Amino acid sequence: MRASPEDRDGDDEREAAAPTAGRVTGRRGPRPAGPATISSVAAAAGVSRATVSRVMNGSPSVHPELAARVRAAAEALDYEPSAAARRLALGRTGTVALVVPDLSNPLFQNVLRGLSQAAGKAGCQLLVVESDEDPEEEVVLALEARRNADGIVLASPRAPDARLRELSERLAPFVLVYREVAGLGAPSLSIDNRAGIGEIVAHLTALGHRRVAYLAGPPASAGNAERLAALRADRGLELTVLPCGSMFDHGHAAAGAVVACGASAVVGFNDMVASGVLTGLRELDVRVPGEVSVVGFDDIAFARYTSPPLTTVAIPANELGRQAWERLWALMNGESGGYNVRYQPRLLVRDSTGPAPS
Amino acid sequence: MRASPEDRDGDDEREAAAPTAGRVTGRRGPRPAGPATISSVAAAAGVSRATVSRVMNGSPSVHPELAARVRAAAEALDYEPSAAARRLALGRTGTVALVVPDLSNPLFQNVLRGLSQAAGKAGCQLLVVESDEDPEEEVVLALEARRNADGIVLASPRAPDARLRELSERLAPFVLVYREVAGLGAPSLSIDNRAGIGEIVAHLTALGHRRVAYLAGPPASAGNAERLAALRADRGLELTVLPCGSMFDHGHAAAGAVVACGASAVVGFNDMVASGVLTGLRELDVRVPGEVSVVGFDDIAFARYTSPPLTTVAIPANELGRQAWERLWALMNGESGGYNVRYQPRLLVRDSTGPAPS
DNA sequence: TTGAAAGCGCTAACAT
DNA sequence: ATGTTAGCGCTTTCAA
Repeated sequence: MRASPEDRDGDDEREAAAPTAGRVTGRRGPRPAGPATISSVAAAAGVSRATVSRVMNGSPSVHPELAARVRAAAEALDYEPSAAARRLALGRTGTVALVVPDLSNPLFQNVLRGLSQAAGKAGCQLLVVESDEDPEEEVVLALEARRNADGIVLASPRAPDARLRELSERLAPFVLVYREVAGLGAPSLSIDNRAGIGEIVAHLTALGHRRVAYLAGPPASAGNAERLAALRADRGLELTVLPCGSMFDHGHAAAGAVVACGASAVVGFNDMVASGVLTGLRELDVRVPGEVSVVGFDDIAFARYTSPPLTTVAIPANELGRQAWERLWALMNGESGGYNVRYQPRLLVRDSTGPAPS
Repeated sequence: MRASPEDRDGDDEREAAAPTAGRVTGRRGPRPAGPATISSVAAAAGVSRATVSRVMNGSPSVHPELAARVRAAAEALDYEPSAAARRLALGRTGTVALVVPDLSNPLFQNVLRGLSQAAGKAGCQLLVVESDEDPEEEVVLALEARRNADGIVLASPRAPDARLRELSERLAPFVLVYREVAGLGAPSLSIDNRAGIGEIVAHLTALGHRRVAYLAGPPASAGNAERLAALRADRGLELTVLPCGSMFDHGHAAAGAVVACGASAVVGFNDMVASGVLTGLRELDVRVPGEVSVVGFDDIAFARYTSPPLTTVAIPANELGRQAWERLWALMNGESGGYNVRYQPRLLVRDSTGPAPS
């Protein structure tokens, strides 16, 4: 205990005499052991604990004079209400939790940001949990987080539909982000990956591309599965699927395979692999978009600054975070979580795509 | 309803009649209102609450048979110990908090990641707070966060030294990251910005650069102040300070000013502004590093993928997060937080710097 | 308007 | 090895 740095309690007394166990902070006289509690404040102010509680919570029905006395006592004792005790008495935590598979992914960083800001604005704290991509660990962590929060948002959960359904009662209230699960009572905010791929394909075919390579994301990613499926569904394409990943380096390493497969266009699972392949291609002296076009997915902040600037589809990650808060808030107040929504990605044509070479 | 996995006692009654308000999960008969508590489990198992507590906490001193009975009862009732009650009884939260000024900054994202992983490994949860750069709000949020956590790490706090010192007692145990405060009892993990700038300057002057521009970061940033001061301290340089910011766009917008000031090299407050200026320069048809060299700071993941790849100084943001956990952990166990450490940035020479044009 | 008292659900001596 | 008994610190009827 008492790992605290202070210690050299700068008591006005220069002598710094008494090596008191407890620091002296009160107006006058030493403070009893331990931090002030509602009882000590009540005693000091000569009122009941109920009154202190009322004052601390701004109840209007307390005599101004008394209130002042209580506040003075609280101040003098450096009183801070125990959050733990309030949680227990109130039955709520004033906290929401967010579970993400990977904190290094800009997508999740952005929903984190959106959620954090929205929740913060409402005076709610945020518990962040990284599940490291492991489905079963994810579930355990989510449950654990849920116990310390009033609600939870699950971003791109890796757990199977069935598992999520059987846990829904213990997780509730919660909202799903980047994922839909049929027959689940929780609202879901997701991306229409099919539509996003559709935009990309339309753009590419309009430019005359036929042979395209897909830099596949992590197998466990539902988003990857959808994007891949959408691509496969298009019979007009001659598709080559290249195992890749989700990071810059993965894309970078895949450049060779891309040229080897002879595709005239490559679409990355996300902007990071797309940027990586961009760099890899340049190192191989392959001109983009002269010889091969590349397109990403997500529109991370960096996509505008690659060279050439990356054509990609934008998804409102931040907005998803904000919305997740709205839904969760509604749910926590016993209201409906609203309809599921599927955001439609928007194609951003920049300079990494061009006509297919003849 | 009825999300629970077990249920193996699948109530033989197929009728599943009663549309009961509460779900029926127990051995036989409906469950009382509300979630199971330690008392209900104790009653169901025919033991005392103390025994249930012991079983739930894996105390070895309980008869295996009894333990099994308790576990069965807990299972049957879907019992989950109340985290709030434990916090109160135990006097600890099992949580640490992290306060950062800006979640969109890769630097902070990386300490978040490092801290999250280290804390997670120790079974500790993480409360994340974004202070939005406002010093006074930051302090309030930090205090508030601290109440719900056993310790706190402050990343690059904007609050003045004095404020931090007067609050140190209420914040403790805590550790400082990206900032040092004299006479504060808390351990601090920081970056030697002076040394980082030193590396950059040495590199640049070796290449023959004399007139250099600095793309200044946010005025409130202590890191910016240090980097700027270090640059100014070098009398061999003809320095132009350009107000800029911390984001891509800021750097991008500053490209014009850079060429206007006639510098042969520009150092960005961080990698984002450096990347931005890189793009801006290209749009202005200024060759990098042919006509002007550019160097960044931080070595974010993207720095390797700009065009040309960015020369920058690397700082171990992730490691800072991990170390912060170690220190905090020590502090929380009454041990010493150890010596302050100042990480020495490492210069990474890539392709955005070259000889000064004659 | 204020106080008394009964919890909130769990843990930890202490006793058996 | 198990049960009894006190809390942990706050909120909230219910009376006065």
